[in-house]
This record gives sequence, C-alpha cells and structure tokens, in this order.
Amino acid sequence: MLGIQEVARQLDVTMRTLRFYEDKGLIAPQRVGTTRIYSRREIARMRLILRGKRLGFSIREIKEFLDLYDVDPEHVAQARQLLMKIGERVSALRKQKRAIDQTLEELRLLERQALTLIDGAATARNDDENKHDD
Amino acid sequence: MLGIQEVARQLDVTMRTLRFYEDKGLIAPQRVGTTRIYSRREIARMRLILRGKRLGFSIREIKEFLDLYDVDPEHVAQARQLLMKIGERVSALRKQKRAIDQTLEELRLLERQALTLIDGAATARNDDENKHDD
DNA sequence: TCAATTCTTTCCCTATACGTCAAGATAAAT
DNA sequence: ATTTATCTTGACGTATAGGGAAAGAATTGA
Repeated sequence: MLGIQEVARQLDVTMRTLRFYEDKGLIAPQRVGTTRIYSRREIARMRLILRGKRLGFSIREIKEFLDLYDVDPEHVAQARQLLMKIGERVSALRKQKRAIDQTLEELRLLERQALTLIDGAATARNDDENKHDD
Repeated sequence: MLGIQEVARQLDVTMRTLRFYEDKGLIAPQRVGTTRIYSRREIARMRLILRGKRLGFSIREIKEFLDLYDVDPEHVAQARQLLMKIGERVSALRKQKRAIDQTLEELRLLERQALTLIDGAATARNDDENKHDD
C-alpha cells in the first residue's frame, strides 16, 4: 500500500499522470480520507496501462481492454478484442514503415543530387586551378 | 493562375487548409487586392506538402523540408547544408524504423499470448463437451 | 502548537491540424 | 444599382495526454 508519490517514482510517471488516469477511469485507488492509496493490484494495472502506451494504444483503447478484463475473468473475449486491435496496430505500423522507406528513398535521391552538385563545383574549381598551372 | 476554390478542388483539400498552410508559412500565393492567386509554383509546393502529409510528417517537418528545397542548390555551401539536414533526417527516420520494429516484435509476442489463451479456452470447452458425450 | 510538507481539487495551458461559424469586404451577374 | 456569390480575417471548437499553478485541507515533525 503506497502513496501517490512513491508509486509515481516506482513507475516513473508524474503524480499528475496517475490522477489523470484515475480521472479517465483506468484506475481507482482506495482513499484514506482524501489521500490516494495504491494497492499492488492498482500498480499491476498501471503497468498494463504503461505497456499499452508503449505499444501505441490510446488511453481510450487501453480503457476498453481493462474494462473487458474486469467483466471477463476468463479473459477470452478480452483476448479476442486484443487480437483485433493488435491486427490494426500492426498494419498501421507496417504502413508507417513503408512510408518511411519511401521517404528515405526520396532523401537518397536528393542527397545524390546535392553530392553531384558539390562535386561538379569542385571539379570546376580544380579545372580553374589547373588552368592557372599551365 | 487559379483562385483558391479551383486549387482546393484540384488538390482535393479545403480552402481552409490552403489558408492554414499559408498562415504557417508553407506557401505564399500572390494577391490581387486581397484575393489569393495561386501560380503553378504554389501548386507544385502544395503537392509536395500533401505528399509529406501522406507520409505522416507534421506540418512543421514539412516546412523544414520545403525550406530545404528552397535552399537554392546553386550554391555549394547551401548544398552542403542540405546534405547535413538530409543526414539528420535519414538517421531520425532510421531510428523511427527501429522503434517501430521493436513495437511490432512486442505486439507479435502479445498476439501469441492471446492466441494461446483463446486456444486453451476452446480446448477446455471441447473437453467439456466430450465429457457430456460420454 | 505552529510551521512546513504533502496532498487535494479546479482550472487554464500546450501542440497538432484543421472545422466551423461570423461578420465584413469585394466581385460578378443581372 | 442591387442582389448574389465569393473571398477575407478572426476567433472559438475538437481530440489527445497530460503540464503547471493556485488555493485550501490534512498530516507530519520539531
């Protein structure tokens, strides 16, 4: 049973973030008076949330997972929805990668153009110098 | 030389978007009085902008790109700077790709877990049915 | 017991990429 | 000349994921 500050430090998030997720209904720490107290369960939930974030899911999507998790102790329905979302995410990421590759290709082109230009200028300068050498 | 509406239709964007990009300094159509007039150059720039958008870049990033194209490659020093910026861009994009690959890897893991769980549940259900079949 | 922390809620702020009015100003058409 | 159409600027709205500061309540330490 930890205070908000301790949890924030352990998870490397700010207290604001913990309150924010609570406000969004992702966690619900107990209270002692008005003060928030985090059980091991809440912290485990937070770790799930943070992983979801790392994987690029929105808070709303993460909430959907968690809600389902609560309603479905068998986890089967949850797993199915998770699979769907994973599929979406994977194809989005692959699309992003293709876009990056195209851009890299374009940049390589532009790079070659710049190099050619610089090289051309250097050659012209050398020609000029050689002319003086005559 | 086209009016804003015609350009918007040709490029399939709204007039608001054209004004927005102008406000952000990405394009600078001429004016006849207060009315915007788009030359072929502006439209070409717009096509570059839209390509950047399709590739998932922010407007700020696209502006940097356009500024790069603007760095008139007549001058060698400017071409060198162009090369530098291209280098930065390339390594940024490669880093992004690596991040995406890591995320994809994690997603694959999660996917396998979900599949295993669903499969396990199905197997359990079938066992249950078979039990009834006895 | 009094002051210093800690914690709380509330509210406004940020950035991104426009959408959506609103109110004027022009321009074209009749 | 007047209506209608087009264009202009300005400003507020939207979603996301919190940041930051104010101001009051509760706890802790000397």
